[in-house]
Amino acid sequence: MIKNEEFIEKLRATDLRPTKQRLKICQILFNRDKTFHFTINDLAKDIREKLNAKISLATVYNTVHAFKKKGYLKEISINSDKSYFDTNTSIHHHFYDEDTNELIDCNENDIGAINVKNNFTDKKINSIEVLIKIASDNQNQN
Amino acid sequence: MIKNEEFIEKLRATDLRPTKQRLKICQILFNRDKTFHFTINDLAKDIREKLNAKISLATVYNTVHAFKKKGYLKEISINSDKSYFDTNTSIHHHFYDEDTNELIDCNENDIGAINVKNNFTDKKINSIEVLIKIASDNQNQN
DNA sequence: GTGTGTGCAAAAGGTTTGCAAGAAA
DNA sequence: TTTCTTGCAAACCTTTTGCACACAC
Repeated sequence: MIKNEEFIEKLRATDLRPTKQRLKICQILFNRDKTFHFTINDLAKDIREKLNAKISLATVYNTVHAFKKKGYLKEISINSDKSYFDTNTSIHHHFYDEDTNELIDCNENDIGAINVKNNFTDKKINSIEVLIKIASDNQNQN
Repeated sequence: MIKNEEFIEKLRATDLRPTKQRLKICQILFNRDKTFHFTINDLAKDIREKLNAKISLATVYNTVHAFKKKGYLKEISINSDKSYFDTNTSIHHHFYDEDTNELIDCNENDIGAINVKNNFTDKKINSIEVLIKIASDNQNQN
């Protein structure tokens, strides 16, 4: 159980005011053993159901984007349906199970190093994302 | 200049009726030297402006999805804003310029081979997509 | 007090759907 | 004539915006 005081410090350290709503979001996102993946809707639902708290969807959007900007979260591109976020901000890649819509972290045993040559003289590489789509063997892959 | 007859054959070969609308879409998508990337809106606009033809947005959506299912197109996941499609259906990866929203093909000199171990006994790998986000050196990478 | 953050509802943007009319086989 | 395709509008879903109110400092 992480105390609110720790989250308050964390937020203050990055110039985010520790409001009630942001602390609730921290409790859901960071007060757990393993990192995980979520959508905005998942998160809003968790806050309402697990914490029995009211929160506006707009606030969830605002906060998630603020957290992403501060480096607490990473956004993952899977398809254009909706945005997925990841509380694991280290460099890693993903499997996406098209049967179950489940997103699974790759570890270093699953995928070798990615070597990219940056041939753009005036640009830097911001991120390298690898998404490996998997599905049942006996299903057509439309 | 590719003749409509060729497209008619192509469509018939995959059980798609060669309708006027589908042939127009083929002209825009495949009657060119280089492969390219587009959004549904780009495509609808091109049909209207370059071919002076009317076409319903729903038809463009239908057709693009049908073409994707038949393997004429690949869909690329960049963000949740909108879907991008690629007329290059071979295995290749992409740079995405966050300054200009431009999508650029990687070639084999830009990125080494990707080695993935499939540890899922009952799943097969449908695709491996690598997206490398780049931006100006002097810009913050929110 | 000042500046931020929140909540609500409305709007926006991309995509899908239902159904009647039209075209291909 | 049967089946597939189109077009339109409405519906849908996620995300953004505007603005008044509330909260943090």
